[in-house]
Amino acid sequence: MPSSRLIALLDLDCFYAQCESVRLDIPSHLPVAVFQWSGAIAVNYPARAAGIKRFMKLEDMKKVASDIVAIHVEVETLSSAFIEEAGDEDVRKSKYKKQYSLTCEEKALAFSRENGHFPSRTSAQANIERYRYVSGLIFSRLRIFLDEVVGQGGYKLEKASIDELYVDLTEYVNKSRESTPPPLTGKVVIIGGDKNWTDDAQCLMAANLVSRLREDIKTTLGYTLSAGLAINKTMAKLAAGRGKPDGLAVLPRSSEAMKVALETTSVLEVRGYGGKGGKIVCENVLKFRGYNGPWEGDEYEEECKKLSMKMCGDCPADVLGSKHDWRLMNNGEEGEEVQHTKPGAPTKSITTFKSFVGDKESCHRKDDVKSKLGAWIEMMVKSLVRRVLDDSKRNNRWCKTLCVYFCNDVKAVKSKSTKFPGKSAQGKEESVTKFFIKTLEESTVWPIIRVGVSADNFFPLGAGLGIFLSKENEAGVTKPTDFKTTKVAKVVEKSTLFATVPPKSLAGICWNCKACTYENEADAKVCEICKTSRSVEDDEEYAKRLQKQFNDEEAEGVAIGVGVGVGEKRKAKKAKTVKDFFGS
DNA sequence: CATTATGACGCT
DNA sequence: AGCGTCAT
Repeated sequence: MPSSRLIALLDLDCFYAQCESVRLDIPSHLPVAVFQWSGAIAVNYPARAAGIKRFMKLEDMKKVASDIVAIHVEVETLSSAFIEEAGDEDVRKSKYKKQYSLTCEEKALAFSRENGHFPSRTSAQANIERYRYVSGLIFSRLRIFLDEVVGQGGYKLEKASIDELYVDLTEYVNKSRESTPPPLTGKVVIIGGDKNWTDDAQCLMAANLVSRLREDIKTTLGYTLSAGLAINKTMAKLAAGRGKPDGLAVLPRSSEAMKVALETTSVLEVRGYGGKGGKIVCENVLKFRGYNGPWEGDEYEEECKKLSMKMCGDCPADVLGSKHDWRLMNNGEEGEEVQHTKPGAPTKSITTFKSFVGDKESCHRKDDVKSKLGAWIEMMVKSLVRRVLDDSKRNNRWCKTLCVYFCNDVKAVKSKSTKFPGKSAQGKEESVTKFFIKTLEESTVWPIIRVGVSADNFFPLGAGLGIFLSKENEAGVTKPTDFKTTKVAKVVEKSTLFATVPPKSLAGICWNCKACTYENEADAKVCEICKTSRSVEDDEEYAKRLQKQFNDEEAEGVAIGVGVGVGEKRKAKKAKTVKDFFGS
């Protein structure tokens, strides 16, 4: 049997709609749509069956499903926004906990109050915190289940979005000695219809685990999810699509099954090929196959859709386009190494946006910025700072960069960034607001119909082994007491931040100074920062720590990030064609 | 057809 | 640093 990886992609079914169904106890047969202003952003399966789609308006839905349940996402209104104390995460946690544990009467009341009643977008901002909360619950539960059943370190979990994650089960199936796994429960789809797929005991074991996991989430928290199981992330994601809703789709590790999958999947369905990149690939492959046009219109679109992964893979690499286009193609086929994450994995950026429709709200000139957007800006800044503070409490980190976005066209977003105020800085909100307003006032693009602000570039706040920072840095981290101020002062001129946890690229090739924690070059005899001589103890302690860090990482996953795109690792490895990669 | 709010990441 | 692409 192949020694390839086994990756599962788990995807919560129509997540926001499910959240609302659970919160308000909506009967499962009813069509449900979650709205953001006039358009739906999530629809459940009964609604989809009636032909209801994303962005559809309520009136149009009623034409095909008169019993449609229409729930609007939570909003913060300009008048009542943010009564809670900034940074008091517990308050908000219990707020959402309450939202999801209403009594029957309260649910009925909330349902009748909310169903079909939409807030006004001219005085409110959409807020999806309610769903982030459930996402956190589910991710935590998944972690508990996997720790129990697979064991800590026996799997790798990667958060891909608020409602999606990858689980690498390769190690689990390789180690485990379970002889006859219990039968699979729930809906199972075998791609390619391979009757003998169960001969692959490891694959069967993984499939069994995933089906138990789905069961667990269903019984403990009441949410259904779809899953795909395959040899890499790309194929797992594709498989999951076939399992929807509430099912598991397995792509067996046989060349026959893979052939079927490649033949029956349009290249445009592959993650990463839905846009311009996919179009370029299609164009080139069509040319290669002797297609002579037309190169636009319905007929052309149809031709593109008909291009399977196999057809693309059968092309010589140079046919697929420029180096850039081929890289996209290659990455899509290859999938990606799984990165470690932890439950509630920290995002790499925290963003808040607000769009304005209609001339009344538009901001046409510099003078409009304060008068028309002032209140919005204040609200968004409050929201952002609050989320950054909550994040800081949870993840013990702070952000370096503040970025303001604005545009007069949803497709071309302008941005301007600056330094984010330090954690202990006074008047954070005021300084962010000031930059926000100044940036908009300097805009060369009018009218401004959409504005946003984000925080990113996070760094750890003295986690684990501690860090030290320059005086100039306003991050407000309490200085560790175990090194001398004078030595830190020396560092200050040189750099702004040193972490005592070395980057992976340095692991094993540097030594850690006990006196000031600086990571020195491997061959340095004296600490570059504090000039302390290197000792035998330094070496030993460092070796131990590296080992510990390695173990912890395996067990817990320490990397911050979700990595759904092109990673460094993958640039090194280039499969020439789809065939080369899959070996079929 | 585009539509919202929110992410990740690539290119220069 | 700023903008473009892709996803949902």
